[in-house]
Amino acid sequence: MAQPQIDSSLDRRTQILDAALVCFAKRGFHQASMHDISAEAGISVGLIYRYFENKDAVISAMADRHKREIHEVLKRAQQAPTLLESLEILFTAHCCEDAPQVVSAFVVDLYAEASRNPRVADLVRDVLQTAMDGVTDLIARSPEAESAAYGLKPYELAELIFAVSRGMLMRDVLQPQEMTAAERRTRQLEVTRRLWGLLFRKEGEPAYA
Amino acid sequence: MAQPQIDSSLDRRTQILDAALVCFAKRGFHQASMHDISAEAGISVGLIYRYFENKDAVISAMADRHKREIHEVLKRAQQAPTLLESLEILFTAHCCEDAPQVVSAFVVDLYAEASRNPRVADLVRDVLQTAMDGVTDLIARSPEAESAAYGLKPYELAELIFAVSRGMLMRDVLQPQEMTAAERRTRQLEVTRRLWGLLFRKEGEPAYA
DNA sequence: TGACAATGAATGAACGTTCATTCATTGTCC
DNA sequence: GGACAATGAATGAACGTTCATTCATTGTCA
Repeated sequence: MAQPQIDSSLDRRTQILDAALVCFAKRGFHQASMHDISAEAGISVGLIYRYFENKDAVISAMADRHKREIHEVLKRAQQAPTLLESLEILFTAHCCEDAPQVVSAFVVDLYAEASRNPRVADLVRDVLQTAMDGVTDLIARSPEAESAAYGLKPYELAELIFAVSRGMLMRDVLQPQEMTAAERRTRQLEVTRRLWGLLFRKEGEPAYA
Repeated sequence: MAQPQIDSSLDRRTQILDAALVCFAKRGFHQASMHDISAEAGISVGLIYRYFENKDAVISAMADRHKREIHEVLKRAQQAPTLLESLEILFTAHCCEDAPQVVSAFVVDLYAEASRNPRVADLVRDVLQTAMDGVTDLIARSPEAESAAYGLKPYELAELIFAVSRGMLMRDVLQPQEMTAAERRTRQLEVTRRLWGLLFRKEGEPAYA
């Protein structure tokens, strides 16, 4: 029945985490049951316990994976040719996935979990700090940001940028399910450009979009 | 022991909702049990069911109360003499409570719940729309906003403002528990003024704070 | 006023259900 | 056959919810 051999231990973990992401987004960390996850993954309940100590370990692993994904988004953003493009990457990272809205719901849930689980809080704080440092650096090095709006420091600009990013993510979970990833992307890009214009466009430069 | 007569039916509901707020913030909507809530309220489990049909009804009532509270915050914001003060009220509403951080955690949880419960989503969307309309109006009428940054429309400004507001709320749940309400307030005010300066300060005007 | 009846707020043990977790068993490959 | 992957029924704790019961308060009639 199962594909033997082909699934390495690492693939199994990935398979389980993929299923968990869907279930967590659909029902939340604590409402999603291990049976839900096993069904979504197409395996038995018991097998999950071969790869994860318990449910908390699944949640932690998901958080870890989220951390790695954010690091990759940051890396991509750092390689973009302009600051605007960097911001666009940061703001739309969560709508490019095959499953729109799933990622947003997961992240909001992650923050909710962080508010009462110190371990998760530490991890999320760490991710946020790394990302903010990266963007602060990006701004500091960027020629566009030389005339940074009203003398705000790069770090203060980064703080505003991430606040808007989180805020948009929260808004995204209110959108109806039917909205496609492309529509969400468009919405995000609009706000990104508006923000960029506000923060970095030089006086007299023409409006974007 | 109990104050007879004094507790009207309405007070009991309030008492239960107050306890629920604490429990929900501490453990989340679905991890907090009815027994937790009854213990926090200092009453028996069964009594909760005299005032609420079931647990979902408690959650809905909490969401309704949140709606009413937001409306009051909006009303206060509309009566402030300047736009900056309006924004300060909107951005710090959740740190004036006796229990700092509780409100932030609750709201993040509410959004998480909204991502999978259409009823809650409708309510939150409705609250958000009302508040945004109110602030859009506030901006449109405000003399400070005449020279609105880079020709952004009042509604677009409101969108940015609320994105930052939600983003800061999310950040708030990552703060360590020990942080006082006053400290949180200070943090919020800093960002509020930075945002206001960015959006509404006229060219050449001196920096605030 | 005092005796008694009626009320309904409040209790918490008990019920059925769901869930995370375990483990005896089965299947698969070398 | 031996080693390991995989199964899913079984377990027990925890949960939301119910309801028989208690008892302070209020109303009624002499």
